[in-house]
Amino acid sequence: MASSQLEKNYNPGEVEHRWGSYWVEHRLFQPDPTNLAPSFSLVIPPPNVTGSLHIGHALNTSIQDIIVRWRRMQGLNTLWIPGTDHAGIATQNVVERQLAQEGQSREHLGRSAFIDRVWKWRHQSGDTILEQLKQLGASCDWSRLRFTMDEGLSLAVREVFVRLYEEGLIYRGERLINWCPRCLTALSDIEVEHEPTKGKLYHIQYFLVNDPTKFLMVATTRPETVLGDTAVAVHPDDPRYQKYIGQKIRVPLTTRTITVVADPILVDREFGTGAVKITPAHDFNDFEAGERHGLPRLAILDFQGRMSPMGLQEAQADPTLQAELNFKSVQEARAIVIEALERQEFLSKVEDHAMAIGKCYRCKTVVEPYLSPQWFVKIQPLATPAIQAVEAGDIRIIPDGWKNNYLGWMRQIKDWCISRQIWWGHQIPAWYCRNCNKDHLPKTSQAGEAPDQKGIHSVQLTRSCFIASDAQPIVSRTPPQSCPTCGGTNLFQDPDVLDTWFSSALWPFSTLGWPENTEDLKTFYPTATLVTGLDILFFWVARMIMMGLKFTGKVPFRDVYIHALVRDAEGQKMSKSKGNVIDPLTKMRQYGTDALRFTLASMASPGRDIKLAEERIEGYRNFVTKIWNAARFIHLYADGPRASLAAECRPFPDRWILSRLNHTIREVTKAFEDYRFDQAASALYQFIWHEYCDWFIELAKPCLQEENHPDAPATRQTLLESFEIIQRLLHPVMPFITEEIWQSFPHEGPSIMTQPFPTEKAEWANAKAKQAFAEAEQAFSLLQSSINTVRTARALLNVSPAQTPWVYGRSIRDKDIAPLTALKPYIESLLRSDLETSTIILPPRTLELPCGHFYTIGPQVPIDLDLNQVIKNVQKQIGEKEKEVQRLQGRLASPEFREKAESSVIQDSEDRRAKIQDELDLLKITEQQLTSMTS
RNA sequence: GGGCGAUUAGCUCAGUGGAAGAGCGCUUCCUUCACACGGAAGAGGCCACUGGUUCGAUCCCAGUAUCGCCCA
Repeated sequence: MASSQLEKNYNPGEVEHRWGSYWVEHRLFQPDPTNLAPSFSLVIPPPNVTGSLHIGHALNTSIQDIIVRWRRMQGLNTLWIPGTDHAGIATQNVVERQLAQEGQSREHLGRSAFIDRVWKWRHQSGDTILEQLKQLGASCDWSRLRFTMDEGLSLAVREVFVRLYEEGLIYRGERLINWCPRCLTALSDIEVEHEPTKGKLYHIQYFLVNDPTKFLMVATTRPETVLGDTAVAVHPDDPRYQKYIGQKIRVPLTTRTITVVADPILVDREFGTGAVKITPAHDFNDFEAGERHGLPRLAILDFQGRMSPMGLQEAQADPTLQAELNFKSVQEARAIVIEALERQEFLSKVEDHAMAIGKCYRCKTVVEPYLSPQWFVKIQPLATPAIQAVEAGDIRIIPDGWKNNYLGWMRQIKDWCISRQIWWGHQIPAWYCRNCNKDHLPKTSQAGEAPDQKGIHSVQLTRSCFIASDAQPIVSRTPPQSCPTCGGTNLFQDPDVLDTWFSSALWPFSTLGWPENTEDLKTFYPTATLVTGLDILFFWVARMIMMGLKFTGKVPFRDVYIHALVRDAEGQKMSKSKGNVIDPLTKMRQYGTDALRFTLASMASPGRDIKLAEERIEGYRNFVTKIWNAARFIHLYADGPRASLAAECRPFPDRWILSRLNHTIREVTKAFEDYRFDQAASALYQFIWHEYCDWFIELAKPCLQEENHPDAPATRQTLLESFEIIQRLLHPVMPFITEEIWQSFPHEGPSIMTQPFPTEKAEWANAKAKQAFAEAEQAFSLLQSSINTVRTARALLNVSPAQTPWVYGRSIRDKDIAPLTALKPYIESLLRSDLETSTIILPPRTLELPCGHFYTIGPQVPIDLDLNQVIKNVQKQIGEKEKEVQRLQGRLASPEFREKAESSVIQDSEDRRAKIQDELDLLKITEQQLTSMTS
């Protein structure tokens, strides 16, 4: 028998493994070079090589795979490029930790040995996450796997760097940048996370030079930076302080004097004392204020975030204090400075103060603003077209709400610091001639440098931030042989590497072979859709748009779909430290990958975070099982003659299910087009479970199970045909079980994944079919209400079908009983009772319960049955209907409503009132009958 | 501090200017041969609050409260 083809229980693990390998072996994920249809391509947001699959990846990948499988089935020339990102700081940290365990360090190893070591690690375990994506079913073209440090992609990086440099869009300069004193590297603005912290506001007295009895009270959150002050600012319009502007004051704990300046931008009169100290070397706002007033920058912290002896000396700090402070951390220094301020009576008040503190997004160390020469991208010329592309709609951001977020950020974007003082990454293609830059190269004793511990000297030599900002770089695609200025050959390459996001910014075209004008680039660029989380909208998406427009002249993608963040059931962000992570691989093993994918799709409502509770996955696992069992059922009855009739000639249940199927095809397609995966999922769930399984299969049973039933060939055809379509409709969301089921039935072609995505068949969309479908839907509605009415009555009476072998149906209004009679066999089989229809007289003790508009139905009940529950139920319904009628009556009686409402609304209300009134009348008759039966 | 979003059934969430919906959970009944990861029936909601616009507001507008996110 055919049913033997499917096991009793669905075994997801085995099925997934089998089809997963099959798809790859048959190269079904690769675009067909003979396919002349329009292309449809995606690039995967490259996960870090250090990563392993978390639930966010699972969501991101599932959504992309749904889109890609759907478009591939639609016949488009589809390509989804996979790959990984070298993730500079993160990867370097991983390997450095390994070295530390071995008592080693990268400085001891040296640059080239260290990089070899990272590559070795990357080859060993860098592809873990890719294997996990495969398990999820991701239909990427694995033969086109890319890595941001591949030769081709590195070439693209150098090309972009050099071109931007030549156009003046990349420059090197000394700026205040975010510096992680643990990673010992610069960070871009967005690599700093701001965390609310309870800090303190210190009120410090700055005494006038001319009149040491008077002082200016300055409020600050960072008292240790007092030593680096080069001015104090007040608001020019502040009457309290106008007299001080231009006066000299003394910096506490030093012998230096500085000037009071007027600055309306920096100073908020309401905040603190209204007087602000300016430390241009250690605060971004102060840096800008310093520029405005031409103030010197006095750096008192070194690159490890420690008090610098040279800086302290330059600051003319009290010598005893200097000795105490040298090489102290910020925390230590703060305590010492506060103590000194207190002792010398400079400190007058300390208040609690809520503030935000910047931390390194990789290692959570407090970030220091640090003055150093770095490489920057001049961003404005790149940002302008990237803003226009989104404004003009060349790129759509979905959901639309994030568009303003993007535009807002882009409009206030600052130059992008792209140099990182680490080793793992794309080394900056710039060289320096030792001869021409004698005075600008790293010296062995830099300001603030510690005694040589932890290999500090060598650290310094490996960071371009110790190369003076006016050194002359030679920027070149390939290593230059000699210096173009002096012809000397003593050159060395800038030791820094580029921000990881610099290479990922090129991802949509570098993966396709740019700067070569490859066939892939011509065919698949621009890509169609980028699917990503909000957290990297700025890091990545914005930069891809800028770089794509700049270097290809085209947008890198037409749509950006931003999906939600997955949280735990309580709405908490998942994190390892909280221990609330839901591991997708575990869930896939427990419930099957299709169930997890369906769950994620069903929860992907736009603009809302996903709170993932395990019960949801379990619920959809049950759905998978339901589908499996439906397939087993169909196998049981698949054998036998089949007749493919025109839609309007098929039996009633067939016409109805085809109508519903058409409806579902439209709904799912529309939902996919709109990126409404939640709506697609719920349409599929509702249709498959509550229409196909609950009703169609039940209605089809009698003719399938009865030998030689006249409708059997037609219904068998509909059953199989529609189920096959269902598999294709469901395939993008649940690739594994649909493949397994599809393959278990007779089929053509190697895989369901290359079959066409369902569309409404022409022969089901012609006028005759539409008419037949509309009638079938109407008949079904009568059927359903008949069945429900009797079932409810039975439940209330607590009687089994055996106790009510007869059910009587009657037409009330017109004498036309035909529609109900036509449903006789279906009603009988679903109710497991005989149906007797009548126009007038019913046997005694027959319940006449209204169903549909003009009909009643009900079983004949035994004498001794208690009818009270049924009466109560009818009375409850009467109550509801009466309220409804009153409401409608009230509305219809209002002259204003009559006058102002749309005529269709008035008509609807009238029709509805009439219908409910009819139902109400019937219910009242029923109530009387029931009451008389009890008495 | 600025911007954005949310507030609908016990929970998680759809939704619409004119009849309050789903899934899960809950209650009752049922192991009848696709499925107990199942079937059947059912309970449960002043759609956050206060005003306004409207013939009519859960939906539009303003404000309030609570929560969340982003930016400073």
